[in-house]
Amino acid sequence: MDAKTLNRLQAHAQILKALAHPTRLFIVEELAHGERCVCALRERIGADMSTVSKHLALLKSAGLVDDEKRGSQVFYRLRLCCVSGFLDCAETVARENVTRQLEMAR
Amino acid sequence: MDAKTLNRLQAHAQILKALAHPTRLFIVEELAHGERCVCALRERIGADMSTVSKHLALLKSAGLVDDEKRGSQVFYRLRLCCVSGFLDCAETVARENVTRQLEMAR
DNA sequence: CCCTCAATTGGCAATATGGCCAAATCGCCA
DNA sequence: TGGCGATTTGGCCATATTGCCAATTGAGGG
Repeated sequence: MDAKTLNRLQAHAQILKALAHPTRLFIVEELAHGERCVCALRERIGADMSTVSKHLALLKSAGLVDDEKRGSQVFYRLRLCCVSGFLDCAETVARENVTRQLEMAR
Repeated sequence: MDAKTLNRLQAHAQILKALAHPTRLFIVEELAHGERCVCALRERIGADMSTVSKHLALLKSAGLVDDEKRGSQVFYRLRLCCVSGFLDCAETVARENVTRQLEMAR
C-alpha cells in the first residue's frame, strides 16, 4: 500500500472512527434536526458534561460539526450533507445482520 | 437515551468501527473489485498474514464480508451493496476538511 | 503418512479510547 | 469586581485495539 493511498485511507478512517460510537451517533442524529447547545445534548444523553464535550470536540476535529458560541452557551450543528446516507447504509447492514443471526440460530 | 435507541446505535457503531481503519478500508475497496484470497490481500497490504486475518475476521463479524474456503485458500467478498455510498461520503468530508485546513492556514 | 503452504488462533506489549472528577475558562450580570 | 452557570481541559484509570510472534489447524501433494 503506497503512502498516498495510506494517507487517503487514514483520513477516511478518522471520519468513520468519529462516527463509530453510540453517543456520537446519537449526537449526529440529534443535530440532524437542527442545532443544539451542549447542555441540551447532555440532558438527552445523560452523561457527564465533560464526556459530552469531549465527544463533540472529537466530532469537530473530524470536521463533522461546527460550533458557535452565543452568550454563555455553545451551539453545535452538522457540517454534513451526506450523513443520512451513511446512517441509512449502517441501518441496512444492521438489519441484514439481525436477519442473518436469526437464520444461523435456526 | 433509552435502551432501544442505545441498542440500535451500538449496532450501527459496530459497523462503522469495523470500517474505521485504513487497512480494513483498503480491504473493502479491494473487495469491491471482486473476491480475493487472504494471501492476495496480504501481499497488497504488506502486513503479517495474522494481522490481515484478524482484520478480515473483524469485518466478517460486523457482517461486511463473507468468506468461502476453496481448497487450501479462503476467499473473501463484500456483502455490502451500499458501501460505495459510505466511502464517497467519507471522501467528500475528507476533501472539505483539507480545503478548510488550507483556509485556516491562510 | 509426512511435509508444506494457507489461514486462524492465542498471547503479549504498546498504544488509543472512554468516562469520570477536579480544575481552569469564558460570558454575563449584579 | 465578584460570583454563577456553561463549557472545556487535564489527569487518571479501566478497557479496547493493533500488530507482531509463535503455535495450531486444514488441505493437498508427494
